[in-house]
Amino acid sequence: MLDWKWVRENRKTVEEALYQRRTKVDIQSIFELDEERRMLQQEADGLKAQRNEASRNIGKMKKEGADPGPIVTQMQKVSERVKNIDIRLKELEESWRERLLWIPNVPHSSVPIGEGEGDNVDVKHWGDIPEFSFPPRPHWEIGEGLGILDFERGAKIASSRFTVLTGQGALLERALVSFMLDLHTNRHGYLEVFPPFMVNTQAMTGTGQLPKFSDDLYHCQDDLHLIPTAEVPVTNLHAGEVLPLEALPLFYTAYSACFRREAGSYGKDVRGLIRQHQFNKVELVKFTHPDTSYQELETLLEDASRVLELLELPYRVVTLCTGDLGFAAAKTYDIEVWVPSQHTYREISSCSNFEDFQARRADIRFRDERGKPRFVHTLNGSGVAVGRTMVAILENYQNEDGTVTIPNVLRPFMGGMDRIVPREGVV
RNA sequence: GGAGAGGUGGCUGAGUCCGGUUGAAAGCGCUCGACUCGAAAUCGAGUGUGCCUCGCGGCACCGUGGGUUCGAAUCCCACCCUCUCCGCCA
Repeated sequence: MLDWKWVRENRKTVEEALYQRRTKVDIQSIFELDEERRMLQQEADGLKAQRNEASRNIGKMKKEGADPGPIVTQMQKVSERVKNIDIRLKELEESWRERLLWIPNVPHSSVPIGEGEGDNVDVKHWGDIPEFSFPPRPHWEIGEGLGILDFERGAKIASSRFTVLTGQGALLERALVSFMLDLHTNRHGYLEVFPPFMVNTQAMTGTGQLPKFSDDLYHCQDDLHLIPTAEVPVTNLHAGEVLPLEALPLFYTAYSACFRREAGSYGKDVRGLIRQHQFNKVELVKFTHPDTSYQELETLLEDASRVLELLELPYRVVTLCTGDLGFAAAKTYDIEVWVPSQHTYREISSCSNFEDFQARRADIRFRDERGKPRFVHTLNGSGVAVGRTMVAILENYQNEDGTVTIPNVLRPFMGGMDRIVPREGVV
């Protein structure tokens, strides 16, 4: 959510930002609602002031034994009026606020202007793209050959885009989660959190998934929704709080399963693990002072990148352009890992600075140097997507005989084994 | 699921029966000042948030939402949450 007072004074900037994002929002109607809202509030406040004064007098008169009858009758009318205005005011305020929730964040000045994915800007390449002496196979073939990925049964017991991991596949998944969490807690200074995998509507609104992206979520009963990322529960950890200045910056890391309906991506990535309704992810979340959030974005990116460097997986980093930027983000770096079978890089992490956009929605503040509450800046990034890391490992570490070498750093998490070989007696 | 207790400012905690100048006592904490070589103690002043307004100032907020009333932290209704006990359960 944007600071409405700021929007009022910087309407041009906001409209320009919306244009660059290729987003349409009816700003005019929000301004009209705001105009009426303020007018009515002034009227109501005036009447209430009058009523408060009269009520004080009535109290006094009663104490002195005078008859307040006439004033009471008069105030009955005023109260009636106030009641009606308040009802209208509440409606106005609600629809005004509701519409405000549909305005995306304003991109940071360093964000490149562009239409979409094609205009994202490369900022870094790391690692050498592996060369194979044989045609590299896609991960689903490798995984099925090894008996560690079972797509058919995933579809049978749930639906398409669900996969069962078995044996060393399940172990590798678990090893990746442990490896990532250990790295971020022990070496990068994040506090580990194990959050609920369902949250309420308020939390979903706080980070920006609702109201706009309702179709992308799985909704459960009792006002609960399955989280699409641990960003949601972890960022909302401090919703409605005022943090002491010394507490900042706060770094959290969390493993969670993530659930996404993938509505509107029907033809995309239908095979394999790339696009699943349920996947695992280790998330990084930061709460920072507004003055340092862009420095923190850089280190967040480094912390996420380190996962791939230690796994020795080639990657590149791109800055998302205005047309590709997510709704709540002011600036985003995507980390993309090399996928040999597709001969391209695929997103494995997204690191964003939301500035105070989420903090306003979720009401997360800190007490500044002068003791005044101000909104924090929130950031988050995948550190990293586990399912896609599995894809990258299976493909980049594949051998001609169909086995997969286990990256060095993962071996301690896998009982010292160095290779995934076909399981005996696969059923 | 059943029974009971409770939700007040940064914290502790009064006020709620018998509605009135109580945004809210008192204490603690915090800030500034005085005293002091300095500190402690002591004394003095200050110390919630949001909205509207150029400003003066006004309005709102005592778990949430309604209601009664000229007026509600205080009365009525519904809901939420926390704690204790019982039942059930991984």
